Amino acid sequence: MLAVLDLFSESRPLWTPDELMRELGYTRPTLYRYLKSLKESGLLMSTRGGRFTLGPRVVEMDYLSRRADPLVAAAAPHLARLTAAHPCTALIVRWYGDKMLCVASESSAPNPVSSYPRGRPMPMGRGAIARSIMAFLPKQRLMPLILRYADDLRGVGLGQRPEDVVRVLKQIKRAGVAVAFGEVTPGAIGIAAPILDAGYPVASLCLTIGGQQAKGELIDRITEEVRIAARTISAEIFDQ
Amino acid sequence: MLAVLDLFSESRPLWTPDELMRELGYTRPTLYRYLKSLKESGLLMSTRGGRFTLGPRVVEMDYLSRRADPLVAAAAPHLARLTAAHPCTALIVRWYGDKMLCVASESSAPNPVSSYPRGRPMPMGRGAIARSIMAFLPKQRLMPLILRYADDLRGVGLGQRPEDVVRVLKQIKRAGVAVAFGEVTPGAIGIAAPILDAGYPVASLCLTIGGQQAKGELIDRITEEVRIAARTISAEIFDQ
DNA sequence: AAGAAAAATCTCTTATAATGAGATTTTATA
DNA sequence: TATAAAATCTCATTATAAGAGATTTTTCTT
Repeated sequence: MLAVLDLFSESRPLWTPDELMRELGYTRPTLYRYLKSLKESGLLMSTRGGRFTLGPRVVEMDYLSRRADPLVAAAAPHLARLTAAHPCTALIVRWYGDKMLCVASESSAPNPVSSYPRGRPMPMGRGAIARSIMAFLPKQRLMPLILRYADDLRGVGLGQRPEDVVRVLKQIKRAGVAVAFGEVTPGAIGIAAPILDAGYPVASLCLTIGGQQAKGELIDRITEEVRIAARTISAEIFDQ
Repeated sequence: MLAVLDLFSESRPLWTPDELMRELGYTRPTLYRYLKSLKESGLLMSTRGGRFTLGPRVVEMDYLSRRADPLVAAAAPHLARLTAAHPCTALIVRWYGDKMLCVASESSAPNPVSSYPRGRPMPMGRGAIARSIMAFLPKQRLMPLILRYADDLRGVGLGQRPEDVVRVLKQIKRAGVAVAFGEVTPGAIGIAAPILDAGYPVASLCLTIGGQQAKGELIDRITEEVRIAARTISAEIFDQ
C-alpha cells in the first residue's frame, strides 16, 4: 500500500486508478481496496475527473511535524535575526541519513536568486550545506557517502581521491563552517554550519547571498555569525 | 499500520515502541514490523532516546502537494496583491468534505492577531470561511453539516433552527461573501469568499484584519476585492 | 573497553486476513 | 431517464501477517 503512495512524485502528482493498476500490477479490487484505505486516512484524495492526489492528511502531518520539531522552533528567531541583518536567505536543512531537506527558511533578499521552501530536497554531493554536515560525521558513516557522491565531489573540486576529500572536510571541521560559491544555485554564495545534537550532525544552518554583494570582508563577518548561530541552536536543542 | 500513523498528533508527537504497543495492543514483533515499514518509507523516523516522530517523507509529500496544487499556484499572486494593499493576513482554506485546512497564507499586518500557517485546521461551525463554503453547497450536502454543527452555529447567532441557518446562508450566497467579527480569533474580522470548481465550493479566500482598523467603509471595499479575487481564482483553476 | 541491560530482530507454526475472478451495484454522463 | 463507466461486493483459495519465545544487536554503565 505504501508503494501506491510512493508513486506520487513531483513529475507525476496525479494518477488514475487504471494507471496505478498498470504500474503496480494489482488487480482492480485490490487497488481499489488500497485506494479506499488511503482515502479514508486522508493520505490520498480524489479530484474531479477520477484522478488521485495527495490528500489533506499530508498537509496536516507536515503541520504537526513542523510544530513538534524543536529544531524549527529553536532556529526561527535566529533565521529572523540573520535575515534582518543582511539581505539574504537563511535556511535550516535537516539531514536524514540518506538525503537532506530544507525544513525552515526565511528570506530578506529583494530578488532571491533561488527559493528554498520547506520540503525542498538539497543535493548531498555539492554545496556548503552538504559539506558542513559531512565534515562532522564519524569516518565510518562518511566513507560510503564520499564514494557514493565521488563524481559530484570531484566536480566541485574537492579532490580526486577519497583521501583528498577527507582532508578538505577535516579543514572544514576545524573551521566549523563551510563556504561554497555557486555550487547549488549559480551566482549564489552559501555559508553553512552544522547543527549538532549530542555531538552528531543532524542539520545545517545556511545563509545564501547573491554573488554581487560578496565583499570578502562581509563574507568573513557573516561566516562568523553563522558559526555562532549554529552553535547556539545546537545548545538549545540538545536533549529536548 | 495506518493506525500507528494516526496516533501522532499535536498533543503527542513522540511515541516509544512500548507506548505504541500498549495503546494499540500489538505484540512486540508486530509493532516493530510496522515501525520498520513506516521508517523505511520515511513516514516515521526515530529520534535519540528511542522515540518515534513523523519523518522526512511527510515534509517531502507536503512539498509535492503544495507544488502540485493548482489552487495554491493560482492564489499566490492574489494573496501577495491583497496583503500589499492592506495590512492584513490573506489565506486560502481548502475544504475536504469533513474539515478545512489552511493551504496558503501571506501576512502584511505588523502584529498579526493570529497566525494561519499552512496545515492549520479551521473550525467548520464558525467564521466567515466556513459560511462562505456552506452557502454554496447543494442542500443535500448542507443539511448534515448544519445538524452536526448546530451548537456552534447557534452560538454565533446564525439562528435557532436549521431553516434559520439556511436563510442566512442564502443571503450569503446572493452576496457572494461572508463577513464575521471575532468568531475564530477574538478581535479579528474575517472576510471570505468561496472558490468554486465547476460550480462546486472547494476552498475559500479569506482576508483577516484587526478589529481596530475596521472602518465600515474600508470593510465594504475589501469585501468587494475579496469577492472579485475569489471569482478570478475560480476561473483560473477551472479544469486546470 | 568490557560487561550488563535494554532494544530490536529472527524462527517457525498457526491462523487470520488479503487476493482475484466474476457478478453486482453505484455513480457519472449524455 | 437510459447507457456507459466506475467502484464495490461475494466467496473460495492461498498467501502472508501474527505471535511465543529465543537470539542477536545496540546502548548504557563503570
